[in-house]
Amino acid sequence: MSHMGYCCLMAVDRDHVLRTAAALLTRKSTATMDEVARAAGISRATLHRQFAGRDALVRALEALGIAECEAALDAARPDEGPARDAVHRLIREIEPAAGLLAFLYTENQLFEGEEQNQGWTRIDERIEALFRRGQRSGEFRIDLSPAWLTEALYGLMASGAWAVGEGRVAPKDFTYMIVELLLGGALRREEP
Amino acid sequence: MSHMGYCCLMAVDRDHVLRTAAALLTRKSTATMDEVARAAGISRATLHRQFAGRDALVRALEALGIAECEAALDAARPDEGPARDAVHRLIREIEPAAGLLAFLYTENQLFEGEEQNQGWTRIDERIEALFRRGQRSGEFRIDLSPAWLTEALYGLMASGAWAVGEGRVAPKDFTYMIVELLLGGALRREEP
DNA sequence: CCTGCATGAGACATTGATGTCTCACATGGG
DNA sequence: CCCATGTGAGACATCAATGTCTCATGCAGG
Repeated sequence: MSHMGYCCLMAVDRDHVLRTAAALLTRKSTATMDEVARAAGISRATLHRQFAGRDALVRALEALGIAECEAALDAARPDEGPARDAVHRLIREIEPAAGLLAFLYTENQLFEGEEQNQGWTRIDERIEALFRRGQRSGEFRIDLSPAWLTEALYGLMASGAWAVGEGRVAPKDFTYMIVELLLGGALRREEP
Repeated sequence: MSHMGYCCLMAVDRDHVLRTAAALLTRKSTATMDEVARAAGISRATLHRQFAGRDALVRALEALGIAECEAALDAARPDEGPARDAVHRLIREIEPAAGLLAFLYTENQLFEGEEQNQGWTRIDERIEALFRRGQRSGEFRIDLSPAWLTEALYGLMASGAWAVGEGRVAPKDFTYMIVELLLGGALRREEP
């Protein structure tokens, strides 16, 4: 029967299109639907059959970004072990989605007062809880609010993704640089 | 003669329009020329007489951002005293322009391969030189490249401006949070 | 071989932003 | 008072992106 074939093929194509679109829109956030389609190797008509308009595409990208963030949070086990190790795991797990996240981070301003951001709210809460745990355990300083630390994590991820894309930093250093700066800061310390 | 009056009035209006446009575009980067005009309290026609199109407006905003960054760098005296104090002064001086910088930071991707970015190159070099000086003096760690520290500074500034705009952090904490995170990191230390 | 179906290509109308124009107003200087 | 100039309002054409449509093609399954 053709029903199963239809579903499976659409699913893999849909995911491929989303990945390609994310990669393109990360570099050029004003890319045309035609450019997105050509980058994915499909026609504009097919792109429109899968995503009814640019809005739907960005929404799907947002859903993908939320799903990847949740998956990264699950894989990072933010409640286990020292908080600093959990932050390290989180950034490592979230690295593959950094480009997509950077795009969504700058694009989210357009979705003011929408409903989907409750997904982001939940992610914010989980990350903030991680920082709060680190503060309670005495690992993290308490004069920087969890909300700001979360925001800074997003900003550093976006900067890192952008810097890697521009060739200013090596991709292999991505996680290290973000973790070290976010946790350790730029100042040189006596005791490591 | 009307020539002087023409110049002076245009100059102050132009600056006011730029400030308003910067504030608006920071919140809504896709704002229409009409919205920009109304936000500035002028008509679309007058806006068009001052800036021949959206492109010219963004270019002018970029020039303004570059000028403010240069001025902040000059005022911060990046070559004097401990590097960490110079970084603190730099962030404090650059704070009023943070919103504009955040907008340009996300918009700059559109100006790939243009000529104006040589202004940014010069600013990058000055900031990188500051971090390099801190590394040579032993104040800053050497495993984080000056390029990355500069990029991180931009990212934290953008995050801070965005967070303040969203009300997630208090405006008065802006400089402190950025300086402390960038230099000190999130980890709690024994010796301050 | 034949049929159904997804696709690609392209035409077409629509929409929104933009650039350009004209005209009336009002404000300030001669 | 009169005139010049900047301005606001609006009409209009333009242009690019978009959404929708049709049709031919290629391909897989029966």
